[in-house]
Amino acid sequence: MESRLFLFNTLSRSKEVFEPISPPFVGLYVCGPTVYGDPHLGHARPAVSFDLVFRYLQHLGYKVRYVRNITDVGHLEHDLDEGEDKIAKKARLEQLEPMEVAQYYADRYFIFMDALNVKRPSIEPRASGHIIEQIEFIKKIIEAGFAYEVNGSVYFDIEKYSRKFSYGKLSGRVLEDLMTNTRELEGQDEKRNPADFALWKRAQPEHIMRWPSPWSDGFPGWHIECSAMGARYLGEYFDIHGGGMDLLFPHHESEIAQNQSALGHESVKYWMHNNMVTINGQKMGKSLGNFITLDEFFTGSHASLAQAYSPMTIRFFILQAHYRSTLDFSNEALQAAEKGLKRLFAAIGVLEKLQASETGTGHPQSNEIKKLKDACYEAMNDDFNSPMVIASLFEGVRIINSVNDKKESITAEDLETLKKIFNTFVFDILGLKNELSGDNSECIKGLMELVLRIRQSSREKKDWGTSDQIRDTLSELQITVKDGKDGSTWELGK
RNA sequence: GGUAUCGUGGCCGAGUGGCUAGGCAGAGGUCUGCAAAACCUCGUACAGCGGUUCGACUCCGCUCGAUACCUCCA
Repeated sequence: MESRLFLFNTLSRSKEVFEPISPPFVGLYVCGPTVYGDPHLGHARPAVSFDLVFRYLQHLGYKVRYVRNITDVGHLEHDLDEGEDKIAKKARLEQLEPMEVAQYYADRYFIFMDALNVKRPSIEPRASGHIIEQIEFIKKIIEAGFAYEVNGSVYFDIEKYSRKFSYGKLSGRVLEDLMTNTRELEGQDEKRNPADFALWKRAQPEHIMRWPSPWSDGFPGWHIECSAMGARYLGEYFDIHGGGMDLLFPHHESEIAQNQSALGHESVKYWMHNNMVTINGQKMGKSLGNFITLDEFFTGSHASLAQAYSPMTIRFFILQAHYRSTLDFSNEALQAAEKGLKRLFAAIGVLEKLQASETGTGHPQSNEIKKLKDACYEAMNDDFNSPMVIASLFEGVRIINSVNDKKESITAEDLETLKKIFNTFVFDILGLKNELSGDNSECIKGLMELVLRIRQSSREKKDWGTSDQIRDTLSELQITVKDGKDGSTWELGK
């Protein structure tokens, strides 16, 4: 590909040409889940969005090391709740070891991400496994003079940092506003400034997740894990850091400050943020309690779901919107995605059997097919515009069906191009797969051939009763029969 | 209050200073024993008000509205 990849850098709020720091290698870090609950649709969005990035970069020939962390410590429930973190709280409620909770939900996360055909990242480090790295990182920040210790806890000194650097450059925040607008919370008296954030928190006696450190037995602050693990696995300077838009502030802003302080420079070249999934126009999130888990989507077991939606429907639904737009959930929208996806795969089934005709008879779509390929690449190169890719693919669907209906013809060369486009973009890049083709054994194929031959002979005798009975019975078995000009075909699914 | 994003036809959702997004739903037609599928045609959508321009849905300003972040959240 001679055309260049552009991506939207949150830092500059503009599309920039993607130029890796040391090609062909690319370092990609994405904030993963905090494993204290079942994954919901909101978790699927960044996973799928950055899976698309991962897949496309690989397609372009880059050697990508993709790191996505698992947060299993350190998220404070509130600053004022005496340092009980999310994992620990859940553990006490369920009478489980904190690590048992983390393990359970991490496993659940992997299961659902696998179902969504999200590729496993190269490395999935856990915060709890990198306490030493985090302590070392904090030490460097203290040595640089941008953190202070109070009663065994360590805080980042924003006021001091701001004298030399800009805290707020990523999120467009102004320090004075932060100072005045930060809510007054109890239990913050240790901080010199309300905007300061914790790097290390001393654990209260009842707190069960704790590790020794030079300052106290305690646990790391929320933002430090990404700084430490990013540097550990991708180096002090790497290409892309991604995550949800809700992490922009304070999480990523603080991460920049930590790295600048400890390393003397920033670590990330391109910041990418996916937008939120909304439900009734509102963000779907843990705190609002309006989330629908992926398990509920796959089984249809949620009051606001009209039916179950398959993993690929969810994936397709996500990919039909650009990653930087909000995506509004509704049954109508999901059903539309389901039908569209089915149409796409039906066409792919047809494409495999499509015959090329002799050249020379005028193939009006020949030029169109080349344009289609270019359009797909242009869309991906323009900040991973998957909806545009999908729109182009549906142009291809139209061509495939028209050729199948003998309304258009296609040369062998164009047919190859078309197959290549679909294989590359549908399967490799968009990461979709046909959920209905799993049961396509030789045995079934043979049986279906037999059944359809019997039905054909009854049709020839105009024995519509028998012919319709066969079709209806097959339909009950989730097999659809389509009568075409050159005989009948069948496919799984209604 | 501050910061940012956005407001597109029945629904979802792209995009652009003048030329078709696409999907789903709907209407009509072709095909067909019926059905399904497929194909063709169609609806003159860009929050409102000004401004720039030969021309704006697209640029600028204002108004209204929505959302996100400012506290844990993907």
